[in-house]
Amino acid sequence: MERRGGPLPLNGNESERRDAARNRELLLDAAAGIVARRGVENLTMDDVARAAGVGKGTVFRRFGNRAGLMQALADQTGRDFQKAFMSGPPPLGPGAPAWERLRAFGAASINRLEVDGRVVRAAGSPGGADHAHPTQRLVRLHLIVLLREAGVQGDLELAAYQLAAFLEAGLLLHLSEDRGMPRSRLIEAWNVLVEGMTGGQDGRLLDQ
Amino acid sequence: MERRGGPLPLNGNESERRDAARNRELLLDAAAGIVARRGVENLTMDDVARAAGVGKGTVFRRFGNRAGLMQALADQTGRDFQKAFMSGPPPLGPGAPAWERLRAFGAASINRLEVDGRVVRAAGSPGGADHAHPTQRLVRLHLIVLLREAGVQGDLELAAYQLAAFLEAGLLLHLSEDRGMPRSRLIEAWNVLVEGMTGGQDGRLLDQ
DNA sequence: CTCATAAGCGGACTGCGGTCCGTTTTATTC
DNA sequence: GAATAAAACGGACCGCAGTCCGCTTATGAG
Repeated sequence: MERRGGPLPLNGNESERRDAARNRELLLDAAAGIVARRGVENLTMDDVARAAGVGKGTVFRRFGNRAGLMQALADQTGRDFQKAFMSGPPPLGPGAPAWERLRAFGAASINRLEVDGRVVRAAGSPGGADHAHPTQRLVRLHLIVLLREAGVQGDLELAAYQLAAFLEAGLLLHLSEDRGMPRSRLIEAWNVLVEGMTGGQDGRLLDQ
Repeated sequence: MERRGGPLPLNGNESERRDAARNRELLLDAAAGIVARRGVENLTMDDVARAAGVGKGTVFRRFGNRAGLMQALADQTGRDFQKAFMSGPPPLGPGAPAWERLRAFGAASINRLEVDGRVVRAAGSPGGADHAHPTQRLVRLHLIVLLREAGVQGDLELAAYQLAAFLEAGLLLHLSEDRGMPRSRLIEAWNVLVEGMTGGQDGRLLDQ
């Protein structure tokens, strides 16, 4: 995992050479196309390179590894979701009471995985989700804020990890596909979990 | 993932040819040695085959894939743990109240991962833990029984999944190693989670 | 416009997981 | 103790992720 000189993070506003930008776009498009056409599990890095008309080294220079490419792919579609819970309309976005936003967040996450859960799962490092990735961090930070706002006391950071653990793509996919559980059941279980954490009936008892 | 004729499960009491048994032992020993000497991440299947003095095909016939070998390795040390919570002395084993056994189970799981967490993590299929594996199923079944005994109502199966999700090797290792959280903190967070699920103060309020 | 330099590029190459199939060993039956 | 069928064996082989390094191209200065 020694990085040498190349990019990868591209956090926001760094400049990028014209050809590099073009190639990233080409690669992302090519990858998205292959995923749509043949599924995540049948995507090879050589395929992506060939479909984009670039060399294999370029793919790895841009995305580091297969998981990195998947992350980039997942983050593209996930950007909308992030916006929705950061600044969109309630109950997912700000404006609704915290307990309700928590419920909405779970439901939205579960529904989202129906669409691109397989990509998100593939974005994990070998041996599970990549808990250190910025996206995951953002999710947990969001949960922490909501928990605090809901009046929850104690180790909010680990509480957020516990909540996020249930929303992990691999687990949700297993429950949904292998075990055949309907989304409604998963959402209900999420709500119960949140209620338990926020202290009884939705935490609203704390307001009395 | 098409199995052809070979073994793999060896669930309990099926007979096994002499040479097969001998080779399995050789392979497991060789693998354990390599793990001890060079770490899980530096174990290759060729190494194991060579160290055991058998062909590579034999390794795969026995264990299916790398994750399967890791599972077998993890299950060896995990057997003791299973016995401990199934039939050992309280509070981990039967004899103590359910809420106390739940606490003990979390603490024991967290402490166990200190020792062979990396092997357990490597035992997961690509893209996270192998939720379908018998060992995982046993853990969840155990949790369901304890939750029911603690008087918890509702979707116990998913509640067990939620609890187990926090004990997943990849997550615990991340918290412990990358984030530097002490085990005591993880255990405390587990206890809080359990208390929330069992309905307030350890669920003991339900007995009133 | 030209040049210098850094960034980017590409494809041959390596190592590992996993498969295939002809050969060998074990267990069973007579 | 053959003969036979089933199971196991082993290592050549394949495909893919990831690396390496000599070549190309964009960019900014003079």
